[in-house]
Amino acid sequence: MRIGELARLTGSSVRSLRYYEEQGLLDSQRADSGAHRVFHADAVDRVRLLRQLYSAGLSSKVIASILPCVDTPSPELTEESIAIMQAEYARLGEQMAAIADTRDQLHHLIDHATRHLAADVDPAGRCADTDRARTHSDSGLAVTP
Amino acid sequence: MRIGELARLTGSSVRSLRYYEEQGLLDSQRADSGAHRVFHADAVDRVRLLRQLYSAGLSSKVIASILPCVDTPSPELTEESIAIMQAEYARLGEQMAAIADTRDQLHHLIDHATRHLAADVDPAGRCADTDRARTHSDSGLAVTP
DNA sequence: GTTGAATCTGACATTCACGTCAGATTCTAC
DNA sequence: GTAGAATCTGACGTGAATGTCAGATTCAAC
Repeated sequence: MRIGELARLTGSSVRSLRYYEEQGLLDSQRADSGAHRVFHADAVDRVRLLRQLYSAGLSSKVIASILPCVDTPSPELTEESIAIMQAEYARLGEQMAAIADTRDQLHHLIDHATRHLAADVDPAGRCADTDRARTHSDSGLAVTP
Repeated sequence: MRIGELARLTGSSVRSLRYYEEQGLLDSQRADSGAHRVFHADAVDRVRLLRQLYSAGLSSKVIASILPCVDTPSPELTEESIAIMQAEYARLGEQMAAIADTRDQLHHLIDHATRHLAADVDPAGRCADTDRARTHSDSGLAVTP
């Protein structure tokens, strides 16, 4: 399969795929003429994996350090690569907690806002300031109901 | 309080604080001479909030669209800003799921690697290839035990 | 064989959240 | 007042993951 099809199947851009290859995260053969990249069908899963890792916030370098543990029969399981994985594991845990927290607070805000909007909206589309005043010092996302 | 102290209290750089202000996310007065920024004590919480939102992956623009809902008595609760918050809420949910997934898979990898390392390590610090061969087509992070 | 689509390499552009540096001003301590 | 620390503005630098464009080549269809 060629790069265009791989891009379509994975929803990524051709440029990104070349970038992944350049970073050593994705490999390809060359067509007989040597002109075009040819990818194995497995590349689809590989690219999806890469995008998942990217979306979790891992960098190319970190991904490159993890991949050998994934797909070589005799992975370079150095203490260092394990340490990297453990650090990433911990980081992801913290990141999840932060996101969960933010998400909860966002939920409160949305709740508050929609109730506000439903109850009382002026023609300008803004919320009338009919309930308790919230001072500027009342910052932070928490909205006490 | 001046910018240096705010930086110390929040663990951020002076440069970052100026950047937040530039993006309209943090406000300050000016000292009588007009030369230095002066921040209210509330700014500490504000900056912590900003850093939490950043760490959850929100961009300055998105944060800017959310903040009015947080700290003005008559927030511009347009349908649009609510839609932004809902979109971010949904995005955070997906992101958490992706991260959780990645984290689990990382956990499997670490498990596998440490067991491997404990059982059989050669002097070069690599894992000997003593168990079942894993072909290249066996990509993906899942490690079946 | 010719046209048009796809692909190639290589390079420069972009966005974001900062880092860093220069040169000027202001504050704090003695 | 004077030295040294803190702050200011303004500008350019950075790193990561792409976007984009130019000019050349190659592939697929007619």
